[in-house]
Amino acid sequence: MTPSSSSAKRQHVVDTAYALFKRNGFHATGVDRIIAEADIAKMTMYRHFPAKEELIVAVLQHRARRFERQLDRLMAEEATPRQKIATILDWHERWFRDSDFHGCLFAHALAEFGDPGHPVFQAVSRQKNGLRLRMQAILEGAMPRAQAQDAATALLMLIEGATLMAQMGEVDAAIGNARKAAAAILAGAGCLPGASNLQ
Amino acid sequence: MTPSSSSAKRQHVVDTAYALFKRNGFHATGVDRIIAEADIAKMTMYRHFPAKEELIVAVLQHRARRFERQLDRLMAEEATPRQKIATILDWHERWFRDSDFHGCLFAHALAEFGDPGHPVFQAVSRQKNGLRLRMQAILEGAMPRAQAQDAATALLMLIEGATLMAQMGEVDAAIGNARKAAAAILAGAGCLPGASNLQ
DNA sequence: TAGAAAAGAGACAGACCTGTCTCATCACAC
DNA sequence: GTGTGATGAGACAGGTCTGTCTCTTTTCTA
Repeated sequence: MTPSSSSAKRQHVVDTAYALFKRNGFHATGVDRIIAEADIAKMTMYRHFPAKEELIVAVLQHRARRFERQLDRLMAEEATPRQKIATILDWHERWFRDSDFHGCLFAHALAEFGDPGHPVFQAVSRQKNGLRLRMQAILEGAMPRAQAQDAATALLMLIEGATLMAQMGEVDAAIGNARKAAAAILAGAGCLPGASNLQ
Repeated sequence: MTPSSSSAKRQHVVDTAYALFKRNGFHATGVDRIIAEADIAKMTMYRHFPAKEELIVAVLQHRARRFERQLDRLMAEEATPRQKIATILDWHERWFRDSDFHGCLFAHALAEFGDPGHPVFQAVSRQKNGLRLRMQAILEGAMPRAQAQDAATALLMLIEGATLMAQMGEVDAAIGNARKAAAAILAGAGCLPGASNLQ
């Protein structure tokens, strides 16, 4: 029988795999390495995840949910669209400055699983779309729908690019200019007074 | 003896490896697959590239040089900073719409070789910095140095994010909003009249 | 406390990985 | 034509990969 999908062991495997994947990549991280680091038997892993690919998807889903929960909590404390977008950028700055920051695991997954039909690709797609739609919903509180959609797309691209630059060691330039550019984009959208406070 | 580094065979290996790396990733592409696809002997490859890692670096360098040459040629035909930036965005749109587009090989390399000391990481860093410095030099023809630097960083992040979105299937939204956001960023820098023509 | 579910331990299979080696063959320059 | 460097073909080593299997032990619950 498949163990319960909320088992503590299962979560331990996911956490261990996450740490290894983000540091060394997906293909470069072998199952043997994961079970050694997690200090579990190989069969325990394979009973929870019949294939490595399913473990990868589970890791991505877990990180996506965690991210969503964190933003949900932070967003609840902010009143205006401007503050909410600023808070999202703040979250990213804290992430970039984390000593264990290694870039975006979702972007990395896209690099290694480039087939649009692959479950990993789709998990990445869902996460990125989730953030885009979250920002779009926020911005709809300050501008028409069409403009909110465009601005959210631009902000997402900016954030993804900033994450890449941060991984290349340019954290200060990345986050600083992301804030500045976000302000310019929102000012360009024309409907968000006070947007320059993002900087 | 090591064969001449400008051999036709060597270039054939680089081209074949490029096609495989971009479709399947670096770790997932085995040496056996490369030599089979290139239809050469394994020793031929290993005489030109003593290790797979050196082949990867050679592929990245070749693509970076090719990119630089293309932009050099295109830039020579444009007069104003605004036109030059627009041409860089046009180049990216054509790339995104290529039927064999699979995202940015350099970003993918960063995903698989995340150690900043690794030669692959450094090759990626050089390429991204090259594009950023190119845009900075262009913008210095229209604004003060400090602003050009910031705007170039913002444009680079935007382009990287757009490349990611394009890989996720959203080519139209990516390039359209990248142009719009680039115009807003340049307008925000305040020194590039007519920047809205980017759209 | 008895029974069921979960986990541990480790051998094993079969494929694939990078990289080495040998020896035959080819092409081209002098 | 002869010699030299480049290439071809393929066996080979030694390691790693994912995934399977069996048997034992633990853990939890009813």
